[in-house]
Amino acid sequence: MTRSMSSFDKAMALFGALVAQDGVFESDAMSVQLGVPESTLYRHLNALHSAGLICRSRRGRYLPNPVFLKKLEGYTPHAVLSELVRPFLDQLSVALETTTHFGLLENDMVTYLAKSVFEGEEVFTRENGQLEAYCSAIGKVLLSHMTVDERRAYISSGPFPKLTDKTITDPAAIERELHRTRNKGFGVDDGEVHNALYCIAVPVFSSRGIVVGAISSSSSQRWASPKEQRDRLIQLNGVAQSISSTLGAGA
Amino acid sequence: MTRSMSSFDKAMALFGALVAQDGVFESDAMSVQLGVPESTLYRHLNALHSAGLICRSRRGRYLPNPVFLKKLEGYTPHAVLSELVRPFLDQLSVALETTTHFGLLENDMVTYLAKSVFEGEEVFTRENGQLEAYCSAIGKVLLSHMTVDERRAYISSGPFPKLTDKTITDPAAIERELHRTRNKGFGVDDGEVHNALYCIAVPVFSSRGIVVGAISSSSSQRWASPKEQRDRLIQLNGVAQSISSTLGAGA
DNA sequence: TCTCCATTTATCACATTGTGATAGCAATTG
DNA sequence: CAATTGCTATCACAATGTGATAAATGGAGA
Repeated sequence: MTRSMSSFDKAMALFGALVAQDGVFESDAMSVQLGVPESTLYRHLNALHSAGLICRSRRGRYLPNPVFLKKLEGYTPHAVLSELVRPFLDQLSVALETTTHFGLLENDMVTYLAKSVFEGEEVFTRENGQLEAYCSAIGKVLLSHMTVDERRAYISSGPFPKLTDKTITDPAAIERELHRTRNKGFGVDDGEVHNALYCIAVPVFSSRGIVVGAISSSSSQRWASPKEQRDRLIQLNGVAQSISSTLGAGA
Repeated sequence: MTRSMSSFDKAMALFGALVAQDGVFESDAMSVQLGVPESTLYRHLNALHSAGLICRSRRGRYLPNPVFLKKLEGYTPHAVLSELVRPFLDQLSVALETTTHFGLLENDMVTYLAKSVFEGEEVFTRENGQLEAYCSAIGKVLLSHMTVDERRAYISSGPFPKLTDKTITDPAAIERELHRTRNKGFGVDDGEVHNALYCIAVPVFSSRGIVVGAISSSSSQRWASPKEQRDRLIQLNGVAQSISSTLGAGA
């Protein structure tokens, strides 16, 4: 099923590597990094140039073409992501009979990009609103996928307000909770943000395993049984998978 | 000399058309617009998808991949343009023995993205600073390449302050001056912004004829002879051409 | 539910490109 | 000036893109 790689994909891989390295192109290093012979790399470089994706600045330095960048000015990752994710959330909220969210981490807070309400159920979140990360289900998932350093920085950035009786506020306890979240593969908010709000969340990965965000199922009442929770998780993960695949391979 | 078009170029042309139309893809219309058969378009569409450039939202709607957009977040057209243009300005300021600028239009003002000073010559402009467009050489060039509607809107957006004795402030006179500028192909500021500032400017086009910005030669004294001015224009146009070609074909 | 229409995938023989090893040129650095 | 690295040119061969055609899918409306 693995469709053969078009020349396109390889050249775009080079483009990705270039922008990630601030435009610096070292032929031999890149050659091993991408597994492509140098002569081919230069051909790709020229293809990217003549396609208007990159410009040559100094010798050995290639920058994204400003004319190309201008074309994309109207598109923000936020706006596009929320549009892409919305139909999946709608489908999920019908299937689970709960309100669903998609959110991502921004400045240590969770930003909710999209929300799909289940039949007039009242959930106080707002699209494009933010919530604390350490106590929300989506936040826990996203924090649990940070690098060690990032997480350490977050943990030591407290204090962590006690939003409800159940909120975990002790830094060490939060760290343990994040470890648990990472190991389980999903995050739980058991009334830790609000007395009448119970959520579970799972991560959404890009095809290369980078965490793009997380989706959650929120309800004003606790889930009835472990079995019900398990069922929700399966459906959540299925939709997360679907979102991953609409994001495509080159990410 | 026209190198044969790689599959890359055609697919990127499709990408450009897509983002320009807010993601809407109509196979038959696009087919005639781009001169590519439908079956090939769909193949390109899939190539763009698997390369991580686009995602499918609804049926017939394709959006830039948010993961891809995020990779480009660190690059602004301004920053890239000024880096690309700088070496050309330096070369030009040595050749012409004047200070040189690169600027573009933004909210009806000229923004100076890059400046190359000639041997300590004092010119009061600042990089990333702005100046009025109607009286500066770069501004006149850029205004003269606006569409009819844009220019009309600009002309009626006055008043236009009289910065020096020579500043043209009458809307009708400005319009005539812009016409002249467009016809000559270069703009002149004969002490109209500042008593001791004389500039000429020419446009920088992208390969598809879109005006990306303009470059100018500024001096604190008027040019000596028509011949000298003609010489400067030739060099300015040569450099403008060079910038165009580093911007590449796909723009 | 069924029909209709535009979108989208699948398949084919054929033409065009991409590939990568090698050699050589060009430009920067010391 | 030599030496290093960036970059281009060329080749025979393999792989991919091409476009006409046909068929399948999905969504909107009767």
